Amino acid sequence: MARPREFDVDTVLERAMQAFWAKGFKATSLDDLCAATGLSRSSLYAAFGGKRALLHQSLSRYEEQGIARITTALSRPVPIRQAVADFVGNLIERIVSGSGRTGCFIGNCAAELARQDRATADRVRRSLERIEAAFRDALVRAQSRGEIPKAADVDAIARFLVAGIQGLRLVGKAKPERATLENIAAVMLRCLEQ
Amino acid sequence: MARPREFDVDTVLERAMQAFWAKGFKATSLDDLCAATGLSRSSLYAAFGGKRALLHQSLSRYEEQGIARITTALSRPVPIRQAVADFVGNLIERIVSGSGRTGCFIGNCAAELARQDRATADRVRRSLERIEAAFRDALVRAQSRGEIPKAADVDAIARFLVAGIQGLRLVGKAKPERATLENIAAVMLRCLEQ
DNA sequence: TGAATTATAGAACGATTATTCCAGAATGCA
DNA sequence: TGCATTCTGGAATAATCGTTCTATAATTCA
Repeated sequence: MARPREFDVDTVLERAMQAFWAKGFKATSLDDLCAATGLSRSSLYAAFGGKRALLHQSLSRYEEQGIARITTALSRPVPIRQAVADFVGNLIERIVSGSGRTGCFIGNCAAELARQDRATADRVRRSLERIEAAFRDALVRAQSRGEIPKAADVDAIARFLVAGIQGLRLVGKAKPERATLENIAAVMLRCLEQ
Repeated sequence: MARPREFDVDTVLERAMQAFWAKGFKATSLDDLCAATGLSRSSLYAAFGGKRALLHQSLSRYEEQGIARITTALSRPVPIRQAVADFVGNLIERIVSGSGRTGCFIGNCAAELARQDRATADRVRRSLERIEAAFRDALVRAQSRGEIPKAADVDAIARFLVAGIQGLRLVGKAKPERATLENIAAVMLRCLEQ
């Protein structure tokens, strides 16, 4: 052990994630990352390995936050339909009132990098599968409570919710208007009604 | 009038579009575009104005092709549910058997550029609205034929279909597997069942 | 046929890119 | 206190970026 780090890895990672999320991978330069984190290039490289490695660690961080958010939302003691509706409603609120046009970091990476960067594509895939699993678990619990018919295909519904939310957030990037997004959400949530 | 062009603007635009579609805007260099089109830099600049202008013209081309495809699919003399189901089925077929992981060019541009490039974001927005209108028109016609309840909110359904298809194609980029995509489509199409 | 005009290929340009390197500062341990 | 170790800022690097420029080729019109 010698000279200790002058920064907190966690807050640096959070800021790097915000930068990548806002601008995308290629459009975020190392100067951007240095400015966002307050670190110098050498510190960033020593701590995280490089731009791509930093993206992957940012993605992991985002994934954990997202999973936590979903799990919390779906664990509330309310019917699953209301829990999902509230979750989507919150999402819309953040899209229309927040800084807007950020979309989902995972979805952004899928759109930008899936074709050329297999490692990132696999990470995205695993993230989507974890989100899908979080929805499925909640649906299974709701099914055992009798809120959803025994015959319902919860796997398919979970996958649909993942895709629907990605679609909602993508449309929200180009058209962050409440009316549009609430239309989408209203029809989407009807898939839980039968 | 003097020396005529040695290339066909339309085929060059098609190839440029394919390049942007496959790699994204920032990741497609002018060398890539020259290689894809067979033109030199000066010819590309003289004919199209620059990289961004070329992207916009590529987007317009893609939009026209997409609108034509949707309009054709939804004008077939079959019930709207079947027409939409066939359209989505075709989409899945192209995702899983095609070169894969390309996604929707419009959606890709939304994800990559909506935050930073307002002009492109507005183009994307208008494209999505045109696609939405194509679905809505078909839904209205189906409604007048009695295939959809008079009380149904066809605006909302059209918007949902746009978002749902974007979500399907985004998930297809990271996870181009038939079972997953067919699950999503099956639940998605249920919005037309009531 | 010659002058005017446009298209072409490729070099040149400055700006920006991600990464590496280097000198110096700061700490832990003996 | 001094040595070893690690971190830090910033310069250096080579590659690549989008755009512009230049010289030449190809065409139309008179």
